[in-house]
Amino acid sequence: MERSIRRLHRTDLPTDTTKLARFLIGKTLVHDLPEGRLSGRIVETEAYVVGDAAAHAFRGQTRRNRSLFLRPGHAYVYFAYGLHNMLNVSSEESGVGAGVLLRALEPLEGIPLMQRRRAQERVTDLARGPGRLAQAMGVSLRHDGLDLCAAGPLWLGASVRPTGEIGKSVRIGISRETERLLRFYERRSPYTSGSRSLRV
DNA sequence: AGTGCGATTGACT
DNA sequence: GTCAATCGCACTA
Repeated sequence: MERSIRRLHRTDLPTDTTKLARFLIGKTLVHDLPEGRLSGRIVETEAYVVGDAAAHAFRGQTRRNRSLFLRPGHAYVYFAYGLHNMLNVSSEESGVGAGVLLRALEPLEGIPLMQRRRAQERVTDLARGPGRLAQAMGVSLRHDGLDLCAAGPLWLGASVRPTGEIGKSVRIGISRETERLLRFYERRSPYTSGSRSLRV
């Protein structure tokens, strides 16, 4: 039995990258598959803003990062370390490269399917971290460039319950622009990644 | 056409 | 705490 989750319209999205990263905390990511629905609450994000040396779009548009230059609400999927996919949401007007990395989800629907995909029982470990999130949700390079605000299998939904207090911190795993407070997370959520000091 | 490496993870000391 | 895995793609030539 699927929950009824309202799809987010593109006009619901804030036009600023950092605001979008904060806005997406508590919202829902949904992937409708023939086997059933996978969904989860977004509990951790990072903003990769215009002029940010840590951002993939920093050096301009290339074949790989072109999805970051689409209108807000498109998927940019990046494949790293030969193993992991990472899902971003494009965040600025067409032609401007910026995005929000989805780093962790609280699983809602399709948990048995996620457990099988991840070969992992613990619900708190299913989507804690960007690589795990993509694996649990069945997101891969095939989804690069998809419009998450259009009628499609992979989409963004509204909150299904009130969002807790939101914290911010430095971003994880980058070597440049390390001081910027562009990581957002739901405080006290057991589903976020990062060391304890980044979860306060 | 060849080279180097990454917005990570899981296994292991 | 360390470290290897493994692919697409940007970069250099």
